[in-house]
Amino acid sequence: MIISRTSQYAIQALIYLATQPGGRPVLSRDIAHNLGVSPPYMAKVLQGLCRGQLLDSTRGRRGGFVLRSGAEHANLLEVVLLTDGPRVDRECLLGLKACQDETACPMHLNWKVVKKDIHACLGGITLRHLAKAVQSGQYRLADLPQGLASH
Amino acid sequence: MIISRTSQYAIQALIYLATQPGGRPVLSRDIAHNLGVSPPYMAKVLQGLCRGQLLDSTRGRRGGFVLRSGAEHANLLEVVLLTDGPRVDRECLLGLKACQDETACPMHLNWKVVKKDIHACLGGITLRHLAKAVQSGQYRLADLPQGLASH
DNA sequence: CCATATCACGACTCTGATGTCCTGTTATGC
DNA sequence: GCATAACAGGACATCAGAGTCGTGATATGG
Repeated sequence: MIISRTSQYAIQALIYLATQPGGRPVLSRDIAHNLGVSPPYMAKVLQGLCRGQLLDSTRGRRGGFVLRSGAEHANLLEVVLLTDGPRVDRECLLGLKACQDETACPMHLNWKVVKKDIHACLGGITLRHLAKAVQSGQYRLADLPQGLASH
Repeated sequence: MIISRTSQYAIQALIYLATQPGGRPVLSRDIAHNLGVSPPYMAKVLQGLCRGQLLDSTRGRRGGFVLRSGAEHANLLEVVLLTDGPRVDRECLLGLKACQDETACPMHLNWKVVKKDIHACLGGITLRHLAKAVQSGQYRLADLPQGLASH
């Protein structure tokens, strides 16, 4: 896994919110349900996104979560850096703690190229792009619920 | 982490063995010591590599591990597939279980390109290449032992 | 101002990967 | 053959990430 489960849920939730009409908050439990994630865990992930300034939350009746204005232009790298920290960028393929250009593992140069590709891939795509893709109907944000063929 | 710790240790051990003069077996504990890995865990990793046909082991006095003949031409993808299974290839960035071309997540096409790059990177480099690199003295196979500055 | 609906947050549990240990098997050399 | 040196392999321990729960805070609507 290149990114943590928490990051995956975070990205899914953000895309989902980006597909919703702005203005009215969406319930944590509705997001969880739509994505097939356990409600308590989704709640925790959403809290993290609020702390990271990507979401706004309102409590009480008619409360819930909305994308902050401007957050739809955040790219995936920003989201992953927020939830997983700088791991994605730094990590050495062989696990060396000190794998820099001067003190490199034998895969360093090759792996550096791949990391750049990953960086570009994540950094070049915004929540808005992904929301549009989902809205086109050609892509899925979550696995289908099981039991589809069961009746 | 794109590959497991076990895979990282496996690759390190294989490269290390590829740098050793063939013929005489190398002790599990010597490999562990040279790479800064705990001896029992390294022993377990080496056993896996024997089962996977990459190493030969001999027991008893003057026993230890040697690279099987031909194994130096194994590439990193083969090693990772052996120790981690097909995870690296398949995995969806967003964690969907069924993310194929027809039932794709919105990152599928972009991520497919990155996976191809990773595949090429791992598949294009053999243990021999890496052993040569280490033998050149320009690269490290393990972190320096701590306490270097302590006396 | 009270009941209710919702998020906030810390504490707890669970699980799989990592790491350790012990006993058994096999080879060597005297 | 017996003592010793090494791997084999399963059982056990530890830890971090994933997931759950309960209590508190806050907003709404009557």
